Amino acid sequence: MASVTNHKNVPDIVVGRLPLYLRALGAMQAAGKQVTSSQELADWLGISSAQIRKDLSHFGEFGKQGTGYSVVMLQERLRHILHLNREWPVIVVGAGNIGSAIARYSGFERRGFRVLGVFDNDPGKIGAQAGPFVVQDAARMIEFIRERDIRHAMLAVPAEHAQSVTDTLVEAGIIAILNYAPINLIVPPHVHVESIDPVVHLQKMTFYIV
Amino acid sequence: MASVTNHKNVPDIVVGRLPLYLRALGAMQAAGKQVTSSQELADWLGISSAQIRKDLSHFGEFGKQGTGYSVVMLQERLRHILHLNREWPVIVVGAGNIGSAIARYSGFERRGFRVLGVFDNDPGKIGAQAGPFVVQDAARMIEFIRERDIRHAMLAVPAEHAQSVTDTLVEAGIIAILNYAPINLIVPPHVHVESIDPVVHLQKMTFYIV
DNA sequence: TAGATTGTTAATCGATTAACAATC
DNA sequence: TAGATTGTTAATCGATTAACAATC
Repeated sequence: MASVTNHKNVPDIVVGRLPLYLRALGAMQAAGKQVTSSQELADWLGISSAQIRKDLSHFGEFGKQGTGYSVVMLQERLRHILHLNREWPVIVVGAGNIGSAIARYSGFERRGFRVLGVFDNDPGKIGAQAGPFVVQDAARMIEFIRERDIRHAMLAVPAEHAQSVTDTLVEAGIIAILNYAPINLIVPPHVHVESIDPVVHLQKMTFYIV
Repeated sequence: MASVTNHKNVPDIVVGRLPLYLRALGAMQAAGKQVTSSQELADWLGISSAQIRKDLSHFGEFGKQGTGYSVVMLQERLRHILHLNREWPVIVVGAGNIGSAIARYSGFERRGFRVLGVFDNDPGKIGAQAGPFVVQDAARMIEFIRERDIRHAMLAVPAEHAQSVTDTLVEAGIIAILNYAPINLIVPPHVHVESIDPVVHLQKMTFYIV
């Protein structure tokens, strides 16, 4: 039996599915379900039950033969595996359309993250309101990150500034960047980047449209 | 030599990389590059050159031995493969934080899409401005979609309404949905769904953070 | 020509699935 | 107990990579 803390050899593609399992379990809990099975989860997510059992087996044994998984318990275990058994502070960089929308979005807290501040370098935006936040001067960003030991940033600046802002974030100690700019960021090996580009998704789907 | 129109057997994972190639080529063109190679593209994207050549080989021969690829020409070919050699109309459903931000975003046109309208069913939002659009009553959505033969929708409604709105969109003829709601949509087999959930990305990265 | 780079093949690598003993 | 479902193994499937002849 693998220890829950034995994370060395878990394929990245497996890690990427764990948040989806967690999300599905949350929906099941909201629907009043107490117990589920790999088959039910699989139907919910549109994947195979074998894949779910195999994925979970990287981290331990969480189910009961003949019964399945406790919805609450499996969530707890997944949160622990993903280090979500605490709240992580995040900053938003860029107070344009997307940055402001993120700042106003209230769905982070419930899932492990808390936005602590919003930054921009545009004097026309500094001091303005972005949801519950007053937009701060990006010049104070490094200090802010270091003082609070922040590791996560959501980057929503124009593409032409994204790389230089990234360099600043990395210098300040950020090691997880959710990138909304439509470019490939270059970062040191210890820094993680995930990118969101809606147009890439639209273009992919358009391939299949006559 | 495979025909450019022979798309039957292309793995989905390959299709998903084509928009990234297109995006990188656009950046190269903006940087004044006329010619590139699989190696240069690979460095740019952080993948292997063999993978790029293999991916492209599904659609034809676009390069020249000893020289590489014309940046402009390869973009043209990729746009054609992805059916982006025309402009696709899109609607935005939901005029909350995210929907409004999408409506104000000006980056779609340049990459093959044009937002034609924004819809909501909240009387408090109908008639309001969302970027250059006046928010329309969702009750008129089906008619709007059918009249204009729209195939793409960006869905930014609260999670609890996402499935029923999806059913309506599909009924109206939408076959490509970019889903911003944090749930798994159930759609008929002919409908494509791509989902964007920032929290899922943050959670995945958090696995790797001590 | 000599050097560079493609397109393609075959080998490797890794992920998914099917099947089933274990067991609740 | 009988039925259901797990965790795991081995087989299958598919994707990536290395290597190189072709050729610009």
